[in-house]
Amino acid sequence: MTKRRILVTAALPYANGHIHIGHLVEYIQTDIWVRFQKLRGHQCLFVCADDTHGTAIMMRARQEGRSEEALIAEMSQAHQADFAKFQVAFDNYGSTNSESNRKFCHEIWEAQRKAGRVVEAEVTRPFDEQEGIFLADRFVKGTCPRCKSPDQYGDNCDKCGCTYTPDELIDPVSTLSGTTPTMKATTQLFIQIEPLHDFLTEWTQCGQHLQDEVANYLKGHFLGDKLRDWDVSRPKPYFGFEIPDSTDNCWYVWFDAPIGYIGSTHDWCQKHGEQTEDWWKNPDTEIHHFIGKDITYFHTLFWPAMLKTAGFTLPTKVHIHGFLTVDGEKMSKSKGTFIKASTFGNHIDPTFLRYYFSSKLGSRLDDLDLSFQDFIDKVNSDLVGKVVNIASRAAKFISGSELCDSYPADEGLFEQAAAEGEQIASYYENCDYSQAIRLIMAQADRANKYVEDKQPWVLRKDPEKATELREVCSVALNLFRQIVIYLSPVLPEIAQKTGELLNDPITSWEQSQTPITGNKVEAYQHMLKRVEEKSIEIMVEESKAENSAEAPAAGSQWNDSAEPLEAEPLAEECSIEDFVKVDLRVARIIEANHVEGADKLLQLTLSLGGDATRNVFAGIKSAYAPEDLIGRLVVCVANLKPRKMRFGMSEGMVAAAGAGGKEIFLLNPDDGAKPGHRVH
RNA sequence: CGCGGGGUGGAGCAGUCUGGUAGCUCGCGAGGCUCAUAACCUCGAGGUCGCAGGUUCGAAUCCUGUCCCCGCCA
Repeated sequence: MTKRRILVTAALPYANGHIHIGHLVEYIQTDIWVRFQKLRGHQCLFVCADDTHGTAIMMRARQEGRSEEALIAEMSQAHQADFAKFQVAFDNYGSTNSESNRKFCHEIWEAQRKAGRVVEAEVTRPFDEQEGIFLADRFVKGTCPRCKSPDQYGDNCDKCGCTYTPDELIDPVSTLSGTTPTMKATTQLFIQIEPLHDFLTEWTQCGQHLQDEVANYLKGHFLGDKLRDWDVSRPKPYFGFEIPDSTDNCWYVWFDAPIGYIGSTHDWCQKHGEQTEDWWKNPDTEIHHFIGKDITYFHTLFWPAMLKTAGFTLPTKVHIHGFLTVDGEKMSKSKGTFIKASTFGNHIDPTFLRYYFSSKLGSRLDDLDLSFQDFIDKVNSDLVGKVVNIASRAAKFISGSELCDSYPADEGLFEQAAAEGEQIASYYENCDYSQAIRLIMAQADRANKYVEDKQPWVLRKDPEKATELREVCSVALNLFRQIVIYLSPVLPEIAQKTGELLNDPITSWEQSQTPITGNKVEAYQHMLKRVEEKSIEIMVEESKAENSAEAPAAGSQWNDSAEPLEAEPLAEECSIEDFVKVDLRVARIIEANHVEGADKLLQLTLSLGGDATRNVFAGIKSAYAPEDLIGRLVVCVANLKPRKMRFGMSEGMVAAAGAGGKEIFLLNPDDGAKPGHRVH
């Protein structure tokens, strides 16, 4: 077999949210494919990165009063932790906000300019005067002009399905500030796609690069008409890369996001002494993108167009998958089926999700349904009851001893399964994982029947049959190992444990073709624990709770007024170093008194636990009575320089929100916080 | 409205291109085994393959019509 050089990407997760089980369909699908290719001995590089730019990130950072860089750094850590937990192993995980990415954005932009593909045009966009930014369609909400449904986004109505522009909305409102946007003219930069129309038709319709249904979709929806120019600039302020020859603008996030694939590859090359050109400007390198169907046109029209113009290698194949549904419905926050990867991983072994997805994934872009009952039945019976069970029932009769020195007669089982190897491999290659799993499970059934027929538990009782017992176990364990090799792209952890059990690490697909002999068998330990229905219930409940807690931060649906933020605009940006200078502590109010002669102040004695106390004068008399305060927990600034006041020394402040007067609200830590805990 | 996908025993699916009266996994019922995480093995019940026509010696499979579901429209 010739060794292929394969570059694989999964879509870049947006830094505005955590990884959830819907995302995992893609990362698990891709990771399996990559592990399969590596197992087959090909050179395969798997890169990804966080997608970090855009208005959403900018606004969230503002709301949270920190820099975009701090926000995206935190999200990148969280994303990578989630991926690691689900055994998704990237060779490099980068960021679109990197210098390598900027470099390739410049290069590709330069190429578009040179080719004469960039044009300017004036467009009128909704503008938020208060925030001072132009609004994307989804940041404008209002009443649908056709069916009058309230609270619809600026591009289309999800009630009646009609499309329109934001200025057609009745009573439009900026979701950022709550103010009414004005329409303002701006000059933006566009990349022309139409000159590549013929090329794109050929590239998409030739049957090599896309699934048939995707090719049909493009043909029917886009390629039948003139291709519109693509709007790739956004006026500042915008969190993104400044366009070098148009410095009032940044590139639209969707311009630099796919270029992140190249940036991340470059990062890897730098670390491993390789040339990026060998991966991206080399017809011998295969490039495979795995994406969801929601971003089809970016990857099948814009992206090939940009690459073509800039002289990069075009994707060999774009693999497009459908969405995840849960129990037949869209994931729902209120039903608790919008489950974050971290939440799932806290309750259920990620191996099970990898297996379940693979048992249902085909090569087409059908949606995939996670039915909890089906999930429990399938993973328990297939993985625990069938696969792992083979080792569990055979290993104990031989552990501590060795497998036979030559592989015994096994009624042709090993050979039959070995012969099926190429068929299984071809299913993996074509992303028909469900078919591969089908074949492999049939092998597991045969192996279990073999053990059943040979009755090692009976042989064990007769010392004269010791040799036969050893043979049966050698066969069973070899059949088990063969199955695990076939499953190892899906179940890397089980492969690892099997390697340890039999003292022979699984590193190559070829190992499935030859039985091992003479290896010492270690003591068998459970490789998987069955899934309990209870775990699912707890996980769903927890997801419900998480989502209802998060909802207020999401803002718009609660109709919170913009007034408080307007009344007191955000302070100047501060660094994390600045923030940690302020030592906020949980404290208990152990004494509260009126202050003789003061009309706003109360005197509080705060306990930080143990003997540590602070005497604090707080301007909260108008809202709180001293007797109501005693015993409650508050947050105080514990390292504030003491200040002498008319009534005595004040050694800190208590944190409170509100406009003043009756509207003063002390911060209250959730249950469980103890005096002395620092607030981070 | 348009485009795309789909409707097969209780559940999830394969089979449809290359027609020959239906298959897999789970669940269910009976029995067996007791090595194994109530795991494993055997047998069984259960489907007029959405509906109605048509082509054919013969259709889940091809054709026409029809009902329903889902997805997509920068």
